[in-house]
Parts: sequence; C-alpha cells; structure tokens
Amino acid sequence: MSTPGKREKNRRDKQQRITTAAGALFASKGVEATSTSEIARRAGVAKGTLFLYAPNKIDLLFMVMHDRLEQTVDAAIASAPKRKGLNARLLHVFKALYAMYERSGSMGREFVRSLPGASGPNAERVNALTFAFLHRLAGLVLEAQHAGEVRADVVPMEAAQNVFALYFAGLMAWLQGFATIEQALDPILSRSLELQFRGLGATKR
Amino acid sequence: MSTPGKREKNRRDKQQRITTAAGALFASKGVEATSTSEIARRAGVAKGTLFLYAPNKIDLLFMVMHDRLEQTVDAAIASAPKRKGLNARLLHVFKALYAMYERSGSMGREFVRSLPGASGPNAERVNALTFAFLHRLAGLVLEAQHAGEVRADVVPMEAAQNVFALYFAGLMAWLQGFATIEQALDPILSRSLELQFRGLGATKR
DNA sequence: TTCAATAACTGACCATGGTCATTATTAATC
DNA sequence: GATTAATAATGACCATGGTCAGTTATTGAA
Repeated sequence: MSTPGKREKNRRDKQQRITTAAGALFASKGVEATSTSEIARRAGVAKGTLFLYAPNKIDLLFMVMHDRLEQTVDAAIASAPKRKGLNARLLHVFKALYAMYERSGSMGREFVRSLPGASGPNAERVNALTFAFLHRLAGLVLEAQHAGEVRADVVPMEAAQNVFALYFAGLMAWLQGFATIEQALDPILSRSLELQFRGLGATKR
Repeated sequence: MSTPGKREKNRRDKQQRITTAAGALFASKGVEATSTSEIARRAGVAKGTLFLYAPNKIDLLFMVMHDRLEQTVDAAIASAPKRKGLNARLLHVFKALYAMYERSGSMGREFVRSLPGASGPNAERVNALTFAFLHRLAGLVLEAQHAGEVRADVVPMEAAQNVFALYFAGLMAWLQGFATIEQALDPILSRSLELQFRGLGATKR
C-alpha cells in the first residue's frame, strides 16, 4: 500500500490550492494586476508559502500554464489530420496553440512575453515540455519524409527547430500588436511555413 | 540660425546624462542589480525625472540599447561581403549582432529577454529599428534574387521575416543557456539558414 | 508515549519601482 | 521689466515582490 505521508499530502494539497488561486486571479485580472498577497489569501496560505512553491511571481504563472500547454499539445497532436500534407498538420497543431493563448487572454500574453530566459523550477518544466514538443514536430517531419514529401537528407529535428522558430515569430507578431491571433496563423505563419517548405534557393539543373 | 531654446537644450542634456548613467550602471552591475535611485543619483537628477524620459526601468534599457543596435546594424550591413552568397552575408550581419549582445553582457541578455511585447517610447524606437532591419535583410534577398541565387517567385520581405525568426531563435537558444553565442551562430543559425535556403520539400520531377 | 530532529509554514519587514501634489524654470504677453 | 501661462523637475510617499528569523507540524527513534 502506498503511504503518501502527511507531509507529501499537505504539499500536494497546497500546491493545488495555490495553482488554482493563481490561475483564477491571473485569468480574471491579469498577471500584473494580481498581487501575491491576493493569491496567498485566496489559496488560504501565508505569503511566504507561495515562494516555497515558486521562487517568484512569474514562476507561478509558469506553474499555471504548464498544464494548459501540455493538454493543448497532446490534444492537437492526437487530432492532427493524418491524410494531409506536412504543412497542414503543422498548421493544425499551431492553430490549437494559438487558440489556447487567445483563450488565456492577458495571461497568455504575459506568459509568452516571459518565455525567453525564464528560470525557476516551473520554467524548467515548461522548457522540458517545449523540448518534447520539438520531438513531436520532428516526428511529423519524419512521417512526411517516409511519405516522400520531405527530402531524405533533411534532419527532422533541425526542421522541427526551424518550424518552431517560425511559430514563435507568429506569436511575437501577435504580442507586438502587429497582427491578431488569426492573422498570426493565417497569413503570417502559413506563408512562413510554405516558404520554409519550398526553400529560397533557385533550383539547380 | 537655429534657436534650440533653453528647454530643448536642457532636455537633451538630461536625456544624455540619464542614458549615460543608466548605460554605465547596467553594463557594470546588470539591470536587476541597478536601482532607479542609483541611476538618478548618478545622472544628477531626481528619481521622478527618470520617469519623464522613460515610463519604466526597462524602457531605460531600451533607450541605452537603441544606439548600440543601430550602430551595429549599420556597420554590419556596410561591411557585408559583396562577393559571397546570401547565407554568408546574412551570417556576417548576424554575427555582428550576436557579438554586440555578447559584449553587452548581462545587459544584452536582459534586453533580448525583454524584447517580446515591450512597450514605451524607446521600445517603439527599437521596434522601428527592427522594422528597418527587416527591410535591409529584404534588400540582401533581392540582390541575391537578381544574381539568380534566389528563386524569382520569393517575396523578399517574407524571406527576410523567416530569416529573422531563425536569428531570433538562435538568440533564444543562447538566452536559455542551450548554447554559447558562438554555437548560436555556428552550428545553430548557420544550419537553420541552410535549411531555409534549401527547403524541406522533395524536388518534384 | 516522549522527545529530538527535521521540514514546512508564517507574517512582519525591507528594498525598490513607480506616482503625483508641489515647487521651480522657461516661454509668452503686455 | 513685470505678470501670467505652460512646462519641467522634485522627492516624500505608496504598493508590491520577495526575505527570513521565529514558530508550528511531522517524522522516526528510544
């Protein structure tokens, strides 16, 4: 029989309460406008306790977003259209992610904004998730390669990195207000992917 | 004869002093460790005055970095090797930028970290600079197109956007500690560009 | 059950980014 | 030059993110 122990049980419980409280407040008022004391109060915990679970406020946000991110990626990869080309599948996946960020409102924006260079345990977890995501993208590339759609000398993981870079650029265009999330997906990312697929170089003959 | 006016003269002078003070402190101690009071003291100005020139601390950083960025880009574009291919020229330019960030130390890191979603007048100026940079990249693409190196149906500005996305991804790899700045340039960015140039798609026949 | 060792929690406290009513300076008008 | 209007500068002040010495809860051994 597993003996979770009171320590462990309490820890899980608090973690849960904190995540829930932070998530609700971030979603309703935005990250900036939510004070850490407020989160603590709502979670029924002292302020100092928050910082035992996350070293700073942003890491609390990463704690909240990790699950949404994981869930979204899982669902999107699972539901990717099997019978279409690589770009269509990629767009399907990225569309789901963009939609998730849009649903998350200002919390999503703040999260993307904080992604570069973030540190802390929950930022690490998100990094790991991103790395796994890259591997999944590489998997899609590999399938396309087997189908003869992608050149045989392409290294799937490298292709995945390029594709991810384009995806992130779309997010940035959205963040900066240069595009709505729909535009980030449709003219911007779709054309970028197309260009990555076709390449710039003139065909040698 | 121009009449700068005392107002304008004072304004310029203060702006200069603040930029210098902030730059020196950011460079020597890092952005986090530099307090706004400290900057104000060093600039010989009241704390409140800082916030007449930049709405927040990060915008002060953008104020400082704008000039370095502009200078670096100008020099790099001007010295790009005329007789080499597109990728070599792009790498030349990006190398200069990476080197500038490295020279700027933790200030450079903090700047890149804060790029996504930044707001404020100096962030705007940096945005404008980035936009101009994209146009310059598009110019390089256009030249390559005229030389028959790049396919005629490629839209230069779109190519520039893709290339910029790859450049930024290299920066992020550096920020996250996945690579040194040298590695960000050489294996990472150079291979990304190569892949963008060649494309993923199998050649139809 | 008792007791010491360890881990978890608490909230008063601190430093800092940013504000704004007040004061000082420059420009405009007569 | 005197007076008024407009703009710029100031620094005491505030709210907040984050810390840490002191307290409480849990565990394991005797």
